[in-house]
Amino acid sequence: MNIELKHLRTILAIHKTGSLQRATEQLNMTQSAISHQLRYIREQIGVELFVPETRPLKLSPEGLELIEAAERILSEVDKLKSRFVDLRSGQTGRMFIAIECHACFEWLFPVLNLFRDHHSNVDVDIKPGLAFKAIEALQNEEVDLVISADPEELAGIEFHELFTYEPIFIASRNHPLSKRPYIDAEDFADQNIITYPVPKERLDLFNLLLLPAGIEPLSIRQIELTSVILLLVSANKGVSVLPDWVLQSSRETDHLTQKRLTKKGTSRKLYAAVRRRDSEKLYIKTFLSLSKNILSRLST
Amino acid sequence: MNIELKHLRTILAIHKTGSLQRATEQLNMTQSAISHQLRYIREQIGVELFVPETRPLKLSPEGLELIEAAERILSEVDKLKSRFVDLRSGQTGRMFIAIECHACFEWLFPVLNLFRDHHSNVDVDIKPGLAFKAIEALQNEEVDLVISADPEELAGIEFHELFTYEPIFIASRNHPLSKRPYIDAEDFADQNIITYPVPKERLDLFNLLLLPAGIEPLSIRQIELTSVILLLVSANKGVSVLPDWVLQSSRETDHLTQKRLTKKGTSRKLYAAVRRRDSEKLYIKTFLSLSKNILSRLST
DNA sequence: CGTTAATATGAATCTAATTCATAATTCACA
DNA sequence: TGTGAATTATGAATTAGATTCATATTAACG
Repeated sequence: MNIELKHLRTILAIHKTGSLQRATEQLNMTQSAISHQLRYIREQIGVELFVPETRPLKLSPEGLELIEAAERILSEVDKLKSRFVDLRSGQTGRMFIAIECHACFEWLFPVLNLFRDHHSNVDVDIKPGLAFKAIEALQNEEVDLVISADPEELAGIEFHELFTYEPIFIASRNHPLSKRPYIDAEDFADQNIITYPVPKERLDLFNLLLLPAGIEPLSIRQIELTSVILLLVSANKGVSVLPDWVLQSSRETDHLTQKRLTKKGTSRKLYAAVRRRDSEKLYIKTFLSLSKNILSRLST
Repeated sequence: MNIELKHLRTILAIHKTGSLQRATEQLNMTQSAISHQLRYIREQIGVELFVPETRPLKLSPEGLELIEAAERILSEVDKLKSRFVDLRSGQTGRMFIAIECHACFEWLFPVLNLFRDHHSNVDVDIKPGLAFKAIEALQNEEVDLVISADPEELAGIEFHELFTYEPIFIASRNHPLSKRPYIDAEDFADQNIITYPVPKERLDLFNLLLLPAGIEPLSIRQIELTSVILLLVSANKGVSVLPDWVLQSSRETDHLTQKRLTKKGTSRKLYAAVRRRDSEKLYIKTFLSLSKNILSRLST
């Protein structure tokens, strides 16, 4: 027995209009086509749907059952369709985020709070534990957006620049280096450094200064939470380098000195990577635009 | 956007088997056909369903949603199909009954009680108020079976003989006519008759005797309930004619005499009329067979 | 890398749905 | 009842669309 949605729609139209003739308008088919189809349906289900030789066409009890089921089924299909219309237009969808940069939580949470006001229908989540394989997860569709500082050329992936920031050296007020106008690579050789628990290559300090200069610090201590890092640095347990926005938005910087790295200062850019296919989605655009402006919001 | 059940089945098969290749077995199509269809579906819904370039094929979040909806929809369609298989084979269905003959309740209820043991899935009802237009209602599919004593030649309608019965005269034991060996038409001329509230033409007494003989009784009193008729006749308020089976099965016949109509006696047949299309249905056959045997059951 | 397995694609073929033209029914109203 | 208008059914022709075949392209895995 072969039934298609087309057939259910035909039966429904015949029933609603009361005749094959009038159903032609709804279905955009000739009366003949409808008649042929009706005969086919009858053959398939083997049960008389309409009381023969009545006009307007009257449903048999079996036909009535079919109509009721057809309405249920078709409305479910319509729901499915409009769901896809929404998905396509970016009214709704999924935005799972992976972050390569640890400190990014500091500005990401405020962004997502604003985001929720615009797109309450979008399923937002932050996927931890993908820091290193984040871009791969993006290609796999395990996540939909990656915050990264290292853009690459990848098929199907786009990197959107969010903002520029400056990695800033911090130390306790009474730390010897607090007298300097700026900090150079060599200054770290005898320092205890406090950083996020990620590989060196992913830390601005090493990327920009220490690795190029071939300098190893005295020790490295890895701490998960930004506020704990600030606390330890204040307590003179070591020094650190954090993005400027962290220091701007934090209220725990009273006992710290902040210094530029190198005389000219340094800078880095943050990017959001998305699949090209998704980049036109409304909620993705909203996210990008909110992120680009978040720093000015945070500092005020 | 055009989606058909076929497409949902295809998506489901691809997902379950994990590849187009293996889906060929389930779907009985070539890999090429499936690929073409998949592309068509993608065009229609405008959303990527599978993560491209992964093997085994992995669903995108949107694809997962589609699968879930598809499973719901297809299972509903399958339910509908098996419903029709049942209907076709007569496992289930509707049996609405119209009765032209008033006394028939007496044997119909026992029949329906037995019937229910065989076909608990069949929706049984007795439609009142159709006594005169019963056959018309059968053609309209307002009812599915008519109990009638007057078979006609009608397109699409079959009359099945159920049993033969004898209309019997009853009167009080001390009624003058109780001395007679049998009763003739002329005997009714000075009698008060108690009958069911239906037109004369539908009463056996008038049909068989009085109308042909052109005899009018003294008076006619119409009573709905068989047991009340018996009571009134016992109380000598009048005489009546009832089918023999009523008198056999009733426990209220002690104060009555029963006499044949005419010397040779009379007889009538009862029929069940059904639409020809329905006559092969299992439950209709069951009903007919139970009805044919009900009289012997009642008398024992 | 090369080999194997899977998917995509274009053209050809075949199936099935639709239309066109027309016949057969039914309905309404005289 | 009969007659004309409207509706439905049917057969043949046409058309659209689905499937296959043959083959190119692309991933997967040693």
